[in-house]
Amino acid sequence: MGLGESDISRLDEIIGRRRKIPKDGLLYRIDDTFTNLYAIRLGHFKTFQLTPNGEQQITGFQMAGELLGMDAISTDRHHCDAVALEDSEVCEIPFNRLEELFGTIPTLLHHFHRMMSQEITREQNVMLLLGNMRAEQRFAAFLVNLSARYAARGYSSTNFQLRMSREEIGNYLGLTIESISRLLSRFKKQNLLRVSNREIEVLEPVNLKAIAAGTETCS
Amino acid sequence: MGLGESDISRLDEIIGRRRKIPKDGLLYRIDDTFTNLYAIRLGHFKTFQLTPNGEQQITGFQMAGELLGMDAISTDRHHCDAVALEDSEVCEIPFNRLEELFGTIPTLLHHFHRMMSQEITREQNVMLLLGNMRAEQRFAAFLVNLSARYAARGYSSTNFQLRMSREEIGNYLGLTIESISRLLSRFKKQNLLRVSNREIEVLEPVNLKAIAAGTETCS
DNA sequence: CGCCGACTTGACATTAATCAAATGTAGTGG
DNA sequence: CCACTACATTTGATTAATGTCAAGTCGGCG
Repeated sequence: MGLGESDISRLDEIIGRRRKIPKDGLLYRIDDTFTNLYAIRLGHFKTFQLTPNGEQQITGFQMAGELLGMDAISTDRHHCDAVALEDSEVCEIPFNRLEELFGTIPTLLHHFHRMMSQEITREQNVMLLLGNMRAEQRFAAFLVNLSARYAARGYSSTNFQLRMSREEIGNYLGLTIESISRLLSRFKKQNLLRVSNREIEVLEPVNLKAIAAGTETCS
Repeated sequence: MGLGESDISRLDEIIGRRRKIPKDGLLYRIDDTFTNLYAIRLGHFKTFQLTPNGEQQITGFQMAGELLGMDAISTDRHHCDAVALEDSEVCEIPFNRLEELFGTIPTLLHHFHRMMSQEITREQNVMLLLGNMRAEQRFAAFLVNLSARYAARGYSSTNFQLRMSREEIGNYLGLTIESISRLLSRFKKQNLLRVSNREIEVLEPVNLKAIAAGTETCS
């Protein structure tokens, strides 16, 4: 990210202990006081809010390399729960020490702003998905998004494992578990995907993207 | 916001010209290069993204006192269009000069982080609304949110004018204009609201909040 | 082997969208 | 001031998409 050696080592200094979070373990919960951001080293997480009547709404799935906790800066309290989808590992980044560094490493600050801004645009894309797309398009967009993120991390864009349950996917996409299941079956029948439990193979990435874009339908 | 006099005057120095935007005027459009944040001095705006097939999805309504453009920091290009809902006025804030100030005014930096973080949580709440709520609840939540924001700015929480059309409300809430119209009629019939064109009077704020919370229904 | 939880599939119900018309409102020019 | 137009909103009838309910089936694990 364009930092010099000495900057890196100063950043390293403030990065706190690594912390292992077992599958289903809580990284933080809503209303916890905010002291750390978390960089995911390994594994996957989900973040969710609680609806007024106690159900959960998943607001994102995060993977290794992504940053957790930025929503908490505004009030010094976390605004959602973060739970590990599998055995995972994070680095704690004490936010007040990070802010001190910002004064002396402008590049670091700039990069941090980009990450927050990126989170804003990510969420805007989800709003678009939830507000505008039909079930089939939502689910295709979800798969395309996962695929692109794995590709960006050097993994296969066509073969990957879903770390979340059908229910969690449905929750995230504003659909029921039954709808997700039917969509998977439909995509499978049309030979867009090969599916085995949580193992996904994308057979027709182009068509899948077309469905996500709304250009095409998978009757 | 806890800044000293001299800090304020330094901030004032970098704040660029005021800019008037007429109703329906464009403040910025998607893919414009990013140079300024905009503080709304007067009026209201909407921001929206374009769906892959060219329709718009409104991602937010902003009012005087709020900040526009933070989504553009990540890529130096705007990720949405911003359009004035009425004759409005903004202050341009050159972002690179703002970043220079951050180095010398930590309080300002901290405040800026809070604003970005607040935008993240705002969007998470919209995701909850779109992903979890039924039409009636969405619309009640929308009204309660507007009401609270006007109250926070010293205006009446029960009497205000909608600056956006029914269609824009529907677009934002993932509903059709017909649904919004029917919901307004229903709320009117139940004496929750008095409505005259875009003029709203909230007659039963408590019940409206209960509907937004999902505790109650308005059959 | 048998249980349990996750997932799939089918039948039916409900919500909100779509289509179609009627009504209202603001603005314009006579 | 009024007629007229364009556009926004309301209302009604019908349809389509997705949710709900109810059985199943599959796969992993003790």
